[in-house]
Amino acid sequence: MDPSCTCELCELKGLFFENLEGDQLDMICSGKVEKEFSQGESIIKEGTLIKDFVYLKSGLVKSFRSDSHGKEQIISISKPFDYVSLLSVFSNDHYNYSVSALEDSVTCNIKMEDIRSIASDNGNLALNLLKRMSKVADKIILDSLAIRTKHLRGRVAFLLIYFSQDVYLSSEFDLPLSRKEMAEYVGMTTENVIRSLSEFRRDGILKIYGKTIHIVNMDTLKSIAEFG
Amino acid sequence: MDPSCTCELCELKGLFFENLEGDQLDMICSGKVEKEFSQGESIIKEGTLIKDFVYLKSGLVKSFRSDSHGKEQIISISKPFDYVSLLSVFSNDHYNYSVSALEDSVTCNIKMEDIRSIASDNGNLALNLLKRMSKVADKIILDSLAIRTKHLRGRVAFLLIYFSQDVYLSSEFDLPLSRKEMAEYVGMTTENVIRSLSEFRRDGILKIYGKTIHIVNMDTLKSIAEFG
DNA sequence: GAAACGATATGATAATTGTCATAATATGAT
DNA sequence: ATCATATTATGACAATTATCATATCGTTTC
Repeated sequence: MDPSCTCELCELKGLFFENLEGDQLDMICSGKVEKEFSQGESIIKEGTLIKDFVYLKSGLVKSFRSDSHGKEQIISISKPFDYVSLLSVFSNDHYNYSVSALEDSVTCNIKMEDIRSIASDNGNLALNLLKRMSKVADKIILDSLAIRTKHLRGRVAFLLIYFSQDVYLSSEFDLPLSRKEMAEYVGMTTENVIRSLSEFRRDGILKIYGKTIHIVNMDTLKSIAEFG
Repeated sequence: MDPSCTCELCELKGLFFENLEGDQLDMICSGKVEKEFSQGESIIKEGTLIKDFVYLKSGLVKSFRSDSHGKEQIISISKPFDYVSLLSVFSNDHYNYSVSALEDSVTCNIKMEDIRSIASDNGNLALNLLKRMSKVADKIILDSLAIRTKHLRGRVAFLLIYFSQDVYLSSEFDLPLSRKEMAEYVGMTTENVIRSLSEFRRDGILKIYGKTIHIVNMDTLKSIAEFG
């Protein structure tokens, strides 16, 4: 918990609250709670009552769900600017999804009733929320369709490229997911994810040191992700 | 186009506009355009400029997208109360998806600028939109996860049960999708969808007369959808 | 340090799905 | 009505993926 956290200085203020003034901003700021989570900790539990509107200030999280056979399915992986509670907060009483921290993370939590009460007075805030949710939903749906068209190797390549280009901005990075979690995200078995990684290593596309991945041949990896 | 269509009498008014009064309601009503589409007609084209907020008054539509190899993927099938343009309308200039009519359909189109201008004055309308979009996004995401866990036969069973229980409320109905479209929705090949249907017929679960499906053994079909 | 456990890794084999060929039926256009 | 075309249908075979067995490595626990 950062005691110096003030909404006025928050770099994420513009995400939702840029057009809030005086009383409304005060209401959000005095009511907000910042929470820290270590890697692996649970942030939101599926089935739980929705009390807060949550967004991510820093870190990396996964949203997931248990299927009817008890297996977990990862729905999305999100960085600060693209995580907004989850979509169900405006239509449901209980979370449809769980969220947990893939890296040490900080969230800012605001009571749903405060958000609702302010949004009903301030249409611009509400439009801003609509815009954000719309973006998040679009990303989840488009990514899931993109993954669906690919074979195993393409799915794994897609994931590696995402981490390299969208999250860590480097060709070398530590995977924030276990092989099992990668499998839960791309919808395949753990064994086959491992096999794909091994193949990429044998083909000289990657170097792998445990969780550390070094993408040696990005062009080939990209063409595999496109379908090769 | 129904000349007698008036917002005051519209049964879908409560969907978004229940808390609109005088001027704002007039603005929507005088600006709205009702459009009719015959079965198979295109309602929205991917890549097109978003001008209108569109909702479905009657009929049945599919939302879909072309993947990188030109194949179409069906994202969702929607009835009047669960279709709300598509999610991207508040975050994008251009449609990410196409929409076309599976049955004769009627839409009500309202200019995006009118929606935005009213929502910025009227937070309750905006909250209503948030609620609707949240529901639509949730449904798409949860359905897609549900389908992902199933094998071919389970996916086809899932679709048939959807039509029977959510759309036509009968154990006998005319499929609004071709076998090819069913395949585009469940993410499998046309041949395999056909094979599943034939198997269900051979096993006495269905009777099939072209597009007409009669579900004879709903219990077995449900257990296949669950994973049998 | 040893034991126990989970994660990573690989191979053999089975199950599932896709591809290609082919044919019958239905649909629409002239 | 007839032809052209798309849809539905089925089979044989190939490709892809899952399952199961087993082994190694690393971490945690005692």
